Amino acid sequence: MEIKLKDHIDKLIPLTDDEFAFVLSHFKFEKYHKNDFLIQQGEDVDDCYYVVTGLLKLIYMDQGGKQHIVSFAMEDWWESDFSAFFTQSKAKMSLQCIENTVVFSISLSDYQKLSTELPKMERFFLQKSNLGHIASQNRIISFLTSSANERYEQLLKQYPTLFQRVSKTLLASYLGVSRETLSRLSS
Amino acid sequence: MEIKLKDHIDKLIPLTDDEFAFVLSHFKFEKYHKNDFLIQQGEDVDDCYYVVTGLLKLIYMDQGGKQHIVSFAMEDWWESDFSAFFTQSKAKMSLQCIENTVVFSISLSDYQKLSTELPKMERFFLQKSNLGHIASQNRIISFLTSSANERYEQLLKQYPTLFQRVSKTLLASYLGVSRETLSRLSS
DNA sequence: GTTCTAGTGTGACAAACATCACAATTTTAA
DNA sequence: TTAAAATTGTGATGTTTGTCACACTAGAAC
Repeated sequence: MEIKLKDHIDKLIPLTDDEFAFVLSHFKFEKYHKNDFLIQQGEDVDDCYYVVTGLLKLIYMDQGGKQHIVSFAMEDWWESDFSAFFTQSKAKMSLQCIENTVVFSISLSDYQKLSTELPKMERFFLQKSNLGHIASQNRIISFLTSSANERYEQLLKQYPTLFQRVSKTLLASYLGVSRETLSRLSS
Repeated sequence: MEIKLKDHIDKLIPLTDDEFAFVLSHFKFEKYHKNDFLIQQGEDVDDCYYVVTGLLKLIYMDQGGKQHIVSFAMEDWWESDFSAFFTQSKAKMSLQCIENTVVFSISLSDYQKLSTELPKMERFFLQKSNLGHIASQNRIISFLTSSANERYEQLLKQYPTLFQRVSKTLLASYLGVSRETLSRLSS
């Protein structure tokens, strides 16, 4: 389990074994079951999560009670309600397991402590944040330029494995179309 | 001009005058005219920009030649084609002046040098990147949960000044609807 | 096995939105 | 100033998508 996190960090910023042991001491190892909530809308967000195995959905529930998938979090992804996490405010989104899931979690104080004590990790977090920003921007471009059908094909191309793991209803919610519309799309 | 950048950084990470002088030595001061391009789709992206005064649009052009506004960049905003900037690849977007614009620009090597030499700035860039990521995610939520009409009202509420500064055509392109539809929206 | 539930497909209809067309107005540039 | 270009509003029409309804299936719980 630990080796997955080390390999993941090493891809961007190589660490010595000692450095990684120090990094690891800031994380908690946690297991969750399908349907468990890691974050509940309206409650505090203590942690940020690295997904070792499993699958999560980041959900925003609108005034009408309709759920929207802001993001899926798969193996090797970092996820949280970052806005609430960084500002220590109440969650505007929920983070829930689609499958049994294993994570490393880190609190904001440990995140900041680690960043200060080990500049390599601050560099790592910066690069991760930049990549997350870029990914979100690409999703925005997809909304601006593509029809539901095209967004569906893009998703299928980018994450082919997702289709065996999540229901069409959830995919529709991620794509921003109704379940019925997704069901009628061509390819 | 310099004081605006200092105040901007100070809001997140207070700097001494010496530190700021060091920071400033990594930036270039540049002036552009309306319609000038800071970044051209398909070309190299040397710099990341801090907007002192003026207004820019970050544009993505699709295969059909239609332009989509990925982002407006106003006073105090940081903008670039970050994907191309960080990976030193060709721009997938263009950055163009809507008004005469004054910026501080920084190259990737100076960005990295500054981050390494002054940890406070790495912290600053990390916080900025996190905020950018959160902003993009909010825009995604807006696409998922809201109609064109609602997105229009949200934009009007969030950036009331924008409406005196940019054409309805550009606003429509930002909202992801046609010019005609925007023209017909209620409020 | 049987029941219960979640997931899925599809028809019918309504709402939202895009596209094309054209006119009126404002802004820009020579 | 004056002609050209850009901006905006609006009608007509077709496409896309949402919503409601119902039937079917597969897997989970008992």
